Amino acid sequence: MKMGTTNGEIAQLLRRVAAAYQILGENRFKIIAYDRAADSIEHLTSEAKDLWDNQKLSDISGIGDAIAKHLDELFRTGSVQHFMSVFKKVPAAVFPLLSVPGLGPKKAYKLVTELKLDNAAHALDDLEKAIRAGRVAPLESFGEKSQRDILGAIATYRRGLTKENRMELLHADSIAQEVIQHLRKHDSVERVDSLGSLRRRVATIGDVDIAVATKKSDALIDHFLQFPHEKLIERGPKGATLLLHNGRQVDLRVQKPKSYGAMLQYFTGSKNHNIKLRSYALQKGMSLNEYGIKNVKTGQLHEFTSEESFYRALGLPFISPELREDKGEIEQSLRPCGLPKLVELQDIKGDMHIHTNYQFESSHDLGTSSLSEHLEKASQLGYEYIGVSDHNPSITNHTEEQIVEIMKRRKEAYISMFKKYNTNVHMFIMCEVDILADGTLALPEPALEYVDAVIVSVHSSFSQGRAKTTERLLKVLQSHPKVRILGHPTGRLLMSREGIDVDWSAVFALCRKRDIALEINAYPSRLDLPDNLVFEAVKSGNTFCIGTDAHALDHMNLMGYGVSVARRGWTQKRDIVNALEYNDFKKWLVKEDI
DNA sequence: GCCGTTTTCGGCCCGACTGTTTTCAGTCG
Repeated sequence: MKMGTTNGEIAQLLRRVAAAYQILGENRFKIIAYDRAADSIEHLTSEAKDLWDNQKLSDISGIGDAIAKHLDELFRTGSVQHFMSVFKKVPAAVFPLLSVPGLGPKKAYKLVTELKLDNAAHALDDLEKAIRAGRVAPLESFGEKSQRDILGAIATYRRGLTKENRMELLHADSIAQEVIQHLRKHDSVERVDSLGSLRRRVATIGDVDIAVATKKSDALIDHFLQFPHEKLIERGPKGATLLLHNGRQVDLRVQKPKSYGAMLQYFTGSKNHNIKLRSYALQKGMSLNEYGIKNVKTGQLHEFTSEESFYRALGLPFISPELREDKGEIEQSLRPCGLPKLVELQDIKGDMHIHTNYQFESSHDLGTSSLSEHLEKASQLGYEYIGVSDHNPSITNHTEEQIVEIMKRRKEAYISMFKKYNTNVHMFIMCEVDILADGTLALPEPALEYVDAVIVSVHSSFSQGRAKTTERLLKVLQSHPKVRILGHPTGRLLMSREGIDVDWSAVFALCRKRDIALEINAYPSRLDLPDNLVFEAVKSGNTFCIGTDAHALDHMNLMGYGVSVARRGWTQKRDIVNALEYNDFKKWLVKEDI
């Protein structure tokens, strides 16, 4: 059997091994080890295959000699003998059932054997038929309720509404805002926060988790259940879970104000951060749970109103939620130099990626708002400068001379519009130029005279293969001194398009050498450079320009999404070029002497 | 199977919720 080698595929493979081991009654710590390895791979800062290329596989936390050896075999041969032999001991129909919410290895195995489901390809259909025939309820440890629930869970899965079907951070934010507004109407609410991946500002979100500090838990949960919903999934004294009409799940967690800090910490995760934190605490004789910190010897529980005091009690500084991914943040916080002081939204002095509605025959979409509107907005946001970064003129419909002429007129038009508008905000005339398939700029050299600098971006030929794409990027980055920013470097669109396959270390090295900034595109369906690559690039000394890629006025409000990505990549203010004040930024941007 | 600021052996994060159960197993986060 050929096995996939993307991080997602490897994670699924390891989870299947864990599931098989669980059915086979293996040592439970071995099962946990495989699950943890799967988690690690899934949240990796780069492709596991790249690490393998560089013999760095066992650097991954949770991957030891044994699993590293299996993965080595996977990358070399496309399969793993040992895993195959484990899978053979378990009926194949078990695995598709694991995707159904509420079905784990044990239940899936029981269903498959008792119902004699012998075909993996239509195991779900067979199970559904068995349920409709009432054959599940009589099984030991199942019942009428379970039977109904499994049927519902299969439907949920079929509608694509499982946690595997994630949503953009922006979407999750808007759901969270509605729920939070509703919750605040209850008088007993003392604090409300988002939890989980939403609070850590992960690019895509499974379900929305909300925390409330209140002294009236029951009444508050009742109030939460008034929020319009499709189905109540569960309710207990600590919280409740609703399935909304849009198919999204919202978890509420309530806690008394005096131990709210511990709860916030506990449910913000990530899971691997918490596991590492608890191991660290255990060494100091402390056991952590959602209520506080327990002294292992005396059993005495200390409660915390805030996360800051919670971390302090462990002898640690506050660790920002964006950093809690077990990428070495706990270890780093213990070193003398400590954690980086992360960039903040208010550090941003300008937005360099704005498309206005200036009319010309462009290669891609124009913006919908005017220069003056964008300047007004920039002023409101406290910016010192903006860059107008329309796409280059269409190259198929114009001659070179025409393009030069368009760019000349465009510059004159912008300057004239700018002069009419009285503002303290400075303007740079930029252009977002396509990187053509052969690595040349989609703007003839004479036209570059009419811009201060350009952002170069890939908008076509996304799958040329690694070698060719790398060559393409390296070529364009050296093509002209006015190439200053590499726009949305991977070209990914969340949940719809994979980014380009490139040797990033080579690209990062060249950008550093030529002092070219990597864009962190804040547009919520891009968030590109992705946080994991930002993390890598920071280590190799690169700088970044956070831009909203605004095609409408409101998009300028999305800068915070880019800042979150930057923070998740451990960047500081000094790493962000558009955190420079105007004069310094201008010196950085407008360079002719490379 | 993984891992180390007491350890290369002997531990391994912790609890809630649910359904089917009279004390717990499975699943989830």
